[in-house]
Amino acid sequence: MAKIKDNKTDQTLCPVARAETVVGDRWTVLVLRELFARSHRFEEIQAQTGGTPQMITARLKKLEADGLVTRRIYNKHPLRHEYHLTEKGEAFFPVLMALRAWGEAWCKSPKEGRAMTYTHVVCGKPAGLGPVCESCGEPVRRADMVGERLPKYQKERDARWEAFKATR
Amino acid sequence: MAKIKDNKTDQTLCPVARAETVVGDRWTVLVLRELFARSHRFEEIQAQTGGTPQMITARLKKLEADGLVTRRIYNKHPLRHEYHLTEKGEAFFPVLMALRAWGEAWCKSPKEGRAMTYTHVVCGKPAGLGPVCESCGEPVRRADMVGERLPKYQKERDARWEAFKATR
DNA sequence: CTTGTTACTATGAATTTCATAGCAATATGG
DNA sequence: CCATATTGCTATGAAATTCATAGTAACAAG
Repeated sequence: MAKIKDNKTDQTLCPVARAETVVGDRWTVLVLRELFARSHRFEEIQAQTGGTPQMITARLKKLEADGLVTRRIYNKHPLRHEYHLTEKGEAFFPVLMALRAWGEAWCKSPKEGRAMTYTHVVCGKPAGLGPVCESCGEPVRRADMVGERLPKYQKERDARWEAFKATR
Repeated sequence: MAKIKDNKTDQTLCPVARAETVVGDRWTVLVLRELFARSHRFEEIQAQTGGTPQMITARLKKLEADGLVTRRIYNKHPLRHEYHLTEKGEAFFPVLMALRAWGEAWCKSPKEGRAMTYTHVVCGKPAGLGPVCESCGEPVRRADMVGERLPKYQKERDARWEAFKATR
C-alpha cells in the first residue's frame, strides 16, 4: 500500500517544485536555451534541439501559456511567428547560467573545452562560469554579457543545421 | 519529412544539454531538493516529493550512476541505506538556488510568502534570493548558508509526512 | 505549373508513468 | 511465540507520453 494522495505540487509553497512544473523538462530547457541563443524561429529551434515537431510545438505552447514566451508575427500570408522571451522568460537566465556552469564543470571532460565564452561588457573581460564576473567580481546580468561560441561548438551547430536542412 | 538524425545530446559540446541528460527531469530535481534538505532516507524522499516508489528508486539509481549520490549503509540486517550527495551533487546547489529564486519571484503570488529563509553565517544576516548575499554582497556558498523553513512551509511538510504515514 | 519554404499536424508503435498491491526481513509488544 | 508494525522496496497492468516517420497547408519563386 505504497500510495500518495493529493500530489498537487503546484499547490506547495516550495518554489523549486513550482518552478519544476514549468521548466522541469529536458525539451523545455533546451527550447529556452535556443531562445536565449537568439533562435527565434520554429525551424531553428527544432534543428538545434533535435526535437520532433510535436515536442517543440508542445513546449512552445506551454511556455506561452506559462508566460515565458510570446509569439510575434513576422509575416502574414502565410501567417508566421517568431518566438521571444518575456520578462519572466528572461528572468530564467541565472538558472540557465548556473546549469551551464555545472554542466561545464561536472558533465564534460576537461579536454573537450568550453562551448561558449562570455565577456562582461561592464569591465570588458571574461566573465567565467560563476554568478559574479571572474574578472571584476560584479554580479553578472544578462544585459551585461556578450557570448561567443567557440569554433568547435559553432561548427557543431552549423553541422546540425545542414543535417536538418538536408532531410527536407 | 520532418526528421532529425543522430539526436545524441550527450555528445554535444553544449553544457546545458549535457546537464539536462542528468537532471532534466522533475522527479530528479525534487529528489535533489530533498537531499539538500537533509532528507536522506527513501521514505522521507518519497513522502516529500510525492513520487511513487518506482519513480524514487529509478531517480536514486540514476543519480548514483551519474555520480551525484552515494548510498551509505546505516543498518545491516535488514540492509538499509541512506542517500547522500557527492561533491558533484553538492555542486548542483547554485542551480537549485537559482531555480528557487526564479520560482519565488515568478511562480508564486506575493501573498503566499516564502517557503524558506536563508541566513548567511559569514555576516549573520539574511542572504535573500540572489547568488550574492543581499546583506553583505559576498557570493553565497552552500556551507555558509543556514536555511530555516517558515512555519507555513514546515506545517505543509509535516502534513505530507502524516498523510504518507497514514496510508501504510 | 512545378518546385521550394516554413510550420506545423497525423499516425501508430514503443516507452514511460502512475496508481495500486504486495513482499521480505526484521523489530517490537504482549 | 506470535501478531503487528516498520522500512524499502518490487510487481502489475492501464493510461499517458514520446518517438520516428509521413504528410499537409499556404503561399513564393522561377
